[in-house]
Order: sequence, then structure tokens, then C-alpha cells
Amino acid sequence: MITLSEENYLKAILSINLDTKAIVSTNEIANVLDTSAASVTEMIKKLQEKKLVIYKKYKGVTLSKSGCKKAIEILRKHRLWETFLVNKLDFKWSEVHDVAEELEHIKSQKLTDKLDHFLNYPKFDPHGEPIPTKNGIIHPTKRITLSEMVVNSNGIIMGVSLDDKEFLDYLTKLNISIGSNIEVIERITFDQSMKIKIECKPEHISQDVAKNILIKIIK
Amino acid sequence: MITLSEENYLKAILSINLDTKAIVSTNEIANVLDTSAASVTEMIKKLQEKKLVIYKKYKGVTLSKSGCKKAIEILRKHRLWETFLVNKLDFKWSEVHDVAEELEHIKSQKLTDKLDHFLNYPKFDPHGEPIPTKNGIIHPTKRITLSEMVVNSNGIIMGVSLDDKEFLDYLTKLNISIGSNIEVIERITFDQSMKIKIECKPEHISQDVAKNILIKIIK
DNA sequence: AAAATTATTTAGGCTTGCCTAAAAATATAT
DNA sequence: ATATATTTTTAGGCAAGCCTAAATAATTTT
Repeated sequence: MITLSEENYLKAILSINLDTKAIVSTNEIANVLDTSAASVTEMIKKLQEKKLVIYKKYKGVTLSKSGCKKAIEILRKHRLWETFLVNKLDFKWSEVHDVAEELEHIKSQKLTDKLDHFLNYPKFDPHGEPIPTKNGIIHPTKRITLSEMVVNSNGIIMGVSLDDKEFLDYLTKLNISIGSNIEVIERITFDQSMKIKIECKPEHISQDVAKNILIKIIK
Repeated sequence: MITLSEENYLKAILSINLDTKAIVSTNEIANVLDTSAASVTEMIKKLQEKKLVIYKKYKGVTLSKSGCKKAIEILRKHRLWETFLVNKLDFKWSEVHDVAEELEHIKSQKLTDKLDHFLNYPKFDPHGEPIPTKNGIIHPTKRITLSEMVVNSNGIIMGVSLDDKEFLDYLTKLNISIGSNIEVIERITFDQSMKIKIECKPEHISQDVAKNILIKIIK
């Protein structure tokens, strides 16, 4: 049996893995989980007992095969639940994270599978992050930011790179959400702000906003 | 902050309250939660500190106003989630309990409300139990078993009193589910079997089946 | 009403997951 | 290469929730 705390450690290690890659230090984990390095060392030992991580004293941690599988399952659940909350229950982007953080620990394979089916096997969560498949594959996404788009190109909003409430609320106001169609009309060279169309409706956004919006190019 | 364990104690006290009524002994709670009486005493003290129960040494426990509110909220969540699992995710009646037992502890008022809305404000869960309202009202149900129905009366299936897979599968085959309309055509006095109509379709069922089906009389 | 039984509480221990402070290992600077 | 700084681990403690065994209160029997 794997405890809630253990699941959170695995998740933390995976998330560090996914962006900074390779071997993870106890300090990094402590930062992510907002706990002490001493607690991390202690827990890492337990995870090693259970063969969920590979650990060499003073050298850092990596996920074992089974640990990685477990961590990806949690990530999958997290992103499926976020999708459920937004698509079915009408939550806003900015509201789903904490609730999904709880829901991701519900232990029922059947539930996860049926939820996936119910949501029609979504590939991306409301933040544009890929949802791991049932077999644990995380399809890599090659996304660019809106600020990198060239004038006259079209794309689809895939997510955001900033998890700030004010920012997300502003996007809601602009009617920007996952899957929205976007077209770049003009770039103002002076301040790098952009005139765009969201679902054919013209808007004008600053560079600060544009650089935190992730796009999949379609033309 | 109320812990998972505390929630389970409150729920246990409420459930004893709902059927045997009145004051609850530590032993009864211990039985329901499958724990020791000593542990119960200990926890009850903590719940008293938090004003969630009223407790006199050696005299038993009752829920305080706030404790009762809290317990009903958990019950509400449990029954809403069961409804979700059956109605939306296509779980069978017999499969939902354990998962709902986990889901009921997710702490988000907003989630509960939105789920309620999504399910279209159901009044009964898949077992025919009433779902407490947002303000904590549990509408009492006066249900009888199908075997108690008189000939020519009509009713609505409210649930079952037996959680057996074979039984439930048989009901599915007969097209009997929550909300189905039922009419009693004839009772065979010899073996107390019954001719009925489920949604206007004639069937013949044994007493063993009839006595495990719960009905709300409508005419 | 005293004795016996049963229910409840107290006492002392255990595990999990956290903490801080100190020690040890590693990395960095001189 | 040695001294200093940083990172990591060890050591010792604490709260939550559980346990068993023993003590005490309440109830039932005789």
C-alpha cells in the first residue's frame, strides 16, 4: 500500500524530472513539497525500501520503473480530474488545481478509466498539458508561445505557462480558453504587443500576456 | 481543520443516530469503525474539544449542532458521488460504495454544489437513500418492499436492500433500475411470487427478489 | 445489596510523517 | 590544497491515531 504522502513525493520527483530532468536532490524535493530536507531524506529511504526510487546517499534520487509508473498514474488522474472540473462542472481554469490535488489520490483504476471514457479520452488538460495515456505514455508537446507567433498565422490555444489567478481571470474575460482559435493580425514593434483575433473577435494584448499563452500552430 | 479520521467518526455517529437514534455509546462507534473502544474514547475527547460532539464520561455521545451539520455534509457528498458514479460513469450499484467512501472527503463546497447541479439535483442515491439538501435536510423516506405492495398499486423503484452482484445483475436484466415505474398485476398466493409490470413490460418475479426491492408508493 | 459481568476509560506503546539542531559529506573559493 | 560554505544526513522530539492491558464505572444477576 502506498500512502498519500508517498504519492506526493513521487509526484514531486516526477515533476522535477519533467522539467529539469535527471537526478533529483533532496533539497529540490523539499522545496517543491515545502518541507524540510531532513524529512525528505527520511521518506526517500522508505520509498527505496518499497523499490519506488533509486537512491544513493548524498547523490540524489531517481524514480524506479514502478515508481515512475505510479507517479504518471497520479499525474494522469490529476489532469483527468482537472478536465472533468472544467469541461463538465464548469469550473474556471484558475480554480481547479487544489481540488484536483485531492482527487488525484482516489484509488480506483476503474474510476480513472471510466472518467477517461466519460470525458471522451481527452489528450490535453485545461492548462494544455498532455494527459498521460492508460499505459503511461506522456505525449510530448511542441508548443510555442503566442508572443512567438508570426503575423497572419493561426493557432489553437493549448494552455498557459503561468498559474496566476489574476492572469487566468483576465484570460477568461478575454474569452481565451483551451481550444480557442487564434489569429495574429499585427505586432506593434514598439512594445511587442499584439493585435489578435480570438474566435474571430479582435483583441489587443500586451507582450506580458502573450508570452504566457501556449499555442499549437495550425497554419 | 477537520481530519479524515474525525470525519469518519462523525459519519459513524450520524449513521447510528439515523437508525437506532439517541445517544451513541463508544462501543457502538468502535463496532462501526472496526476499531477499539479505547481509540474511540480518545477521539471523542478531541471532537469534544472542537465542539463537534457532546460527551459525558461513561454516558455516551451525541453530535453537536456543528458536528451534525458536518456529518450530514459528508453523507450528502457520499450520496452525490454514488449518484455520479452510477448515472454518469456507468458503475453498477454494487461497485460504488468504496469509491464514494473516498470521494466524500474531498473538501470543496463549490465542488459539491456544482456536482449537485451537474446531476440535476437528485433526491435519491442509487440505493434509494435520500440525498441531504445543501441546507442539511434529509427528507425521510417511507419505503416498503415490493413484496409488501398490494395488487393494482403503482410505485417507483427507490433502491435495493441487498448488495449482491448476482441479484443486481438479474435486476439489470429485468430492466429494473432506480426510478423505474412498477405496477403490481397479481400475487400468486401459493409461493408469494408476483406478476408485475416494469415500465409497462410484464414480468414475473419470486418473493425472494421482491422482498429486496424498495418502493415508493405513488398511487 | 453484594457479587459478577460488561462497558468505558486510563496508561503506556507503536508507527507515520513531520520538525530543529548538530554532524558529516560534498562543493566552492582562496 | 586548505579553508569555507553549502548540502545532506543523523539524532532526538512531537502530534495524530491507532493498539493492548489494566483500572474503574455501570449494569445485571443472584
